[in-house]
Amino acid sequence: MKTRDKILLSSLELFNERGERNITTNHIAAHLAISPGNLYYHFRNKSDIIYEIFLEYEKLVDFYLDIPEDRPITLEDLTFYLESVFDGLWSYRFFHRDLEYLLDSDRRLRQDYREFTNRCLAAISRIFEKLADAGIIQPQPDELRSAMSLNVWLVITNWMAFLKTAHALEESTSLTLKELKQGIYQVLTLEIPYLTADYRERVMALREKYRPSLPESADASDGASGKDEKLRNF
Amino acid sequence: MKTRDKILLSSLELFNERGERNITTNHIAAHLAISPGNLYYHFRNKSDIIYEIFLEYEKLVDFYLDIPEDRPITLEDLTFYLESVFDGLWSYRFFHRDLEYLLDSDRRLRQDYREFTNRCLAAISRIFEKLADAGIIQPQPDELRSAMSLNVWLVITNWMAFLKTAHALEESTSLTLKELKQGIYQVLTLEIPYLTADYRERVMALREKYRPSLPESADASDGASGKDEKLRNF
DNA sequence: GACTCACTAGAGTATATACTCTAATAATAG
DNA sequence: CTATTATTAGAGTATATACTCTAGTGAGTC
Repeated sequence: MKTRDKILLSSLELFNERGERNITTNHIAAHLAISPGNLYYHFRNKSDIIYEIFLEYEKLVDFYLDIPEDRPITLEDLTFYLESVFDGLWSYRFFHRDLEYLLDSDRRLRQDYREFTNRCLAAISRIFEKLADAGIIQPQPDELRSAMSLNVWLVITNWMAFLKTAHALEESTSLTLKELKQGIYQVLTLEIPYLTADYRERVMALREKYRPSLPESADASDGASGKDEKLRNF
Repeated sequence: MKTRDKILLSSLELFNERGERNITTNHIAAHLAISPGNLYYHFRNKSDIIYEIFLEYEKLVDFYLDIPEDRPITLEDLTFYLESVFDGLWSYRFFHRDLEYLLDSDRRLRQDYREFTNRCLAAISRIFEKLADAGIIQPQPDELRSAMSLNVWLVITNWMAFLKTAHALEESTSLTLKELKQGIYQVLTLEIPYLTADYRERVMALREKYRPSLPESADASDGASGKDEKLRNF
């Protein structure tokens, strides 16, 4: 593997594990057992490394969120989108952690990320539209769909920070992909009221698969029986 | 004013404006025209300053989110809670920006913040309960209410980051409290499907007050007529 | 007037950080 | 084989950062 690619790979790994703020270019070089000079031969600066990693991330998510326009959407599609988005979030998890700082220090990144967000929002909105076309959720007026899509985005992008800052995670305990994917439970919670009668059961069952195992909120006290109870009000 | 308090005030101000990561203890001292030594006489280190600021923040939010248990809740109460929470978020906005790093570097803060989050989640959940008692929203099973409360929290705490990273905000343009409060629109969006017939109109009118003025998502194209249209599907 | 004590100045320091420079070595093209 | 180019090592550097240390000052107290 090319040194350049090794640098990108190691950087991503170290950033994810210890946070971009805690990883210097010297750390990266040391981790690869190459010299700082070598690293700076391949990249002008640290920002450049981060920018390239972002491009990979962007490419991945854009690939996942390519909505087929020639056929209706299925529940399997929805599952795929959700799983994929959280996979992506996991693989590049350092990125959202220091997002604001990163965007402040790199103009290109700032601009690109803005467009990226808009594409994601548009994709989410399109998914809602197609879910309605497929009779999985009720159709929503444009304005509501936009606001809903934005809420989905906010929940998705903040779920990891919530886990890391508020959840059981004592020192030493580190986040797992499985825990991260419980975010899908939260996203599906947003959709519950809009489900059609035809699909309600199936989506609720899907959601159940991602239910967090640990109690996660101060007043979630039962946790055992809920499975039949939770449909009560629909 | 005591030097100690001036340090806290200036720190908060500088952190909010330029980000904790970009502000050193020397910056703070220089801004106050005092010596670094003086600053370190009053605080052991930078973490201590941040911790004290957090304690103020915590106190403020705890004060705002004190739910009265001796009377039913009103729509005015709800408005107050929402406005207050966003006011608090605004006044201590640096905090959520570098949250993960801050918690990683200070054990006390980590622990305290976890409890703080849980109190907030419990308060949100309690508000939902009382909204149902008051006939403003339909009652929800515990499990759904918890998940909903968590989504509300995720939307609230991520809204600012969204504005800063994805919104119009070019360089130079800086965030305003007014824009921040448009997050209330997003929070109320979450509650729409649960509103009772009695209150739907009133809550929708309230929500309308916080509607963002700018188009905020890729597919929100109309923006002019929506006011009558948006109730179509309810 | 001696003493205490909260408070302050300002120089200084150890370390980290991002990055540069020079020189050397491998790889490749003609 | 030679010339060029790509790659690497490793020492070095300017600056920043968080923090320490010493030497006070000034207001009150007995």
